[in-house]
Amino acid sequence: MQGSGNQRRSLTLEEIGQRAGVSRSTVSRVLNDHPDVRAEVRSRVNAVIAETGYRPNPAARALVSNRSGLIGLVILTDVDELFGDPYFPELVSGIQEGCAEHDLIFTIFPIRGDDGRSDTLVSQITRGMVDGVIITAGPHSDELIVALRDRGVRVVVVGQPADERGLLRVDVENRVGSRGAVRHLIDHGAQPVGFVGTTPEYLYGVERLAGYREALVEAGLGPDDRLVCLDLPGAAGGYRATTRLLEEQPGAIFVATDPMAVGAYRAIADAGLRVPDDIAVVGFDGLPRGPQLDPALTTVVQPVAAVGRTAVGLLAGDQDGVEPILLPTELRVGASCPRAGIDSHADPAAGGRP
Amino acid sequence: MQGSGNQRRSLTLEEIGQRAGVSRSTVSRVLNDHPDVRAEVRSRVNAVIAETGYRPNPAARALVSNRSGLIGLVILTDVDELFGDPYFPELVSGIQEGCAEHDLIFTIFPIRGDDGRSDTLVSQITRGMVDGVIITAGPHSDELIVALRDRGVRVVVVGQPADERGLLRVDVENRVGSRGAVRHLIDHGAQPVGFVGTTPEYLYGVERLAGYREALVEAGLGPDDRLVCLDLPGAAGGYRATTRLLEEQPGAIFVATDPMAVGAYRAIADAGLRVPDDIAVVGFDGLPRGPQLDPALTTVVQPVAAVGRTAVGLLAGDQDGVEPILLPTELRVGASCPRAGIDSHADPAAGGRP
DNA sequence: TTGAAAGCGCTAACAT
DNA sequence: ATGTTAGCGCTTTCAA
Repeated sequence: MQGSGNQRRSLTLEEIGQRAGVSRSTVSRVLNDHPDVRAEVRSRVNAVIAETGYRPNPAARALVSNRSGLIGLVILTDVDELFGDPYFPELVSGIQEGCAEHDLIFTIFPIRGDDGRSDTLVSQITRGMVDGVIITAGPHSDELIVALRDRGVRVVVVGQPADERGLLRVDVENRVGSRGAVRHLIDHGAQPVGFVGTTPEYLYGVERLAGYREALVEAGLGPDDRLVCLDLPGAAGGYRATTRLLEEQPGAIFVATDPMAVGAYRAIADAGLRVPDDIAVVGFDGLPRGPQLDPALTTVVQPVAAVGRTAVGLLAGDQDGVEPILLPTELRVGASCPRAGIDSHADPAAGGRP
Repeated sequence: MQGSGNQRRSLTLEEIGQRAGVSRSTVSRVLNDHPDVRAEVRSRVNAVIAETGYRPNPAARALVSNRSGLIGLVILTDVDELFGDPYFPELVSGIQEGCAEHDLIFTIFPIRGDDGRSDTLVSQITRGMVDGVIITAGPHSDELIVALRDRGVRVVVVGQPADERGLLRVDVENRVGSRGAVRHLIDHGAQPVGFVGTTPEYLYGVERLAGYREALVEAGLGPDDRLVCLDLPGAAGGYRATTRLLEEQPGAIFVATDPMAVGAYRAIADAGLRVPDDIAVVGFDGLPRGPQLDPALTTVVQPVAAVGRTAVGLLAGDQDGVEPILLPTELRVGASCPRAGIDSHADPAAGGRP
């Protein structure tokens, strides 16, 4: 009747020590991989721990060490957005991997945007309950972020500026990525190159627009604001913005998000035009669970999972470098804007559908 | 320079007591709404708390009281499933509401199925770190559930049997709901009524099949196993199962999940048949973010958000009744199987598309 | 009604 | 290399 059966009252370090014939300090050392323990004693203690199924009390641990081993992802968007956006599963996967690497426990705090208690609660739970949090963009985040930081919680922001707030930040190279994409469109040859993107409350939208402008300037093509059409992210916004843009008769369009590219495709088709022959299109996102377009969209792939992993690394490490970490994107070439000179015009011999 | 500015070192009860001119015990009483505090003292203490922005240390609280105020949703399915299934956003919303009502903090533990550490970690964190957990179905859940229960964590299972494991359980009336649905199909008149459902590793699949059988027996129609076609949940499985079922020439089909109904619609169309004229269809789920079908699917609406809310209530209360709570479903009548006698045949005068 | 004191289970000096 | 001791910040008897 011994072993790992169901004991309701939990064991304590002291009791483990008694059974192993050592003091509670020694057991604590074994538990925390402290070097100064004789191998024989260590294995004896480990045997007792295994036999009893003992687990240290996390609350006691957190109290004395101020570390809980918990990493939180605070999601301030509402449930619909959370489950609808293909961004989150990627981020969550990455964080999971990072937590596994660093032996941390991963937990998501889904805070309702309209939940007045959110900042109170989060600041409460994070006082010693969570070692670090990753916060994704959200309208109400500012106050919360500042509150957490002031309480000494390590905070990594994702998808939003770190400002001078002294926050850690991980994100992707939005500007560089979109500059490369637009360069690709320019090399493709069709002119002029228009921009369909989001209104400026989205940081990534601003950055991607900046990259677009840089590429034009580099190519000696002065940016023309009539070629920039902004709307809400998502297919509907993409449709509207593209419809407006088409009046300027662009030869190519850089669309700041893949969902918007869905709308762009629709608008282009509705205008009686074809991708890529009449208009070349390049998107941005390249998420595994993102939209699948036909013809396959050339897009800037952003490494969202890597962002998650990196964010955890930042939280786990104790480096205090406040420099944002921006991960590089990669252009994935599809049929919507083939590589210039190689397959820029569909090969008639290749035939239609397989 | 006073007030709620950013102090790195957190205040303690003792310090609050000093500033308010009382002992730490009194402050603790105020914090916990203990009645035996003079109103004047109470408000003085509260003033100091508000002024300083003091928050009790949750770890210390958890250590001494064995309660953390955290409710966890343990999700054992992998990320793809989590974000793909319209079930989860509903459940999450409901739990959020429940936690708000009971002043609990809601956190999701996304455990990777292949993560060997899962049971170790979860049992670790839940020792005092989490007051109660809600666990959704999953292949590896058994071991974990038992481990948690043995450590005295309150566990509510959702979407899986409580067995004799002494677990709390909240779910929907799968059996009763599907019995009603099949009754509705029988009343509709088309014969025979087939069943498209999931293979029996899904509890809800088993229960919905049982309800189907009950309805047939009640109606004096012996159940015929050739009319029962099982496959994986999801549209593809629904398509396969329905295709097989169509060989038996059913006049009506009860499909155990709405996603399978998507496949059923497709199979019926591929067979050159129409819904509802040739075959009436009733589904099960009715989730807000579930598939939208045309003609609109008559389906059994399961109150998933209410399940989440109820689960939290069970965790928050200290009732130890182990009886499962099964919430009633509701039939939502659409065009795929109209109410008998009222609009069972499409009105030709109603015209085609608008 | 309030304060003093004990102790939750653990870690980390400090001894030895 | 190991044991002893002193807290971490809180709740909760027990006295007053």
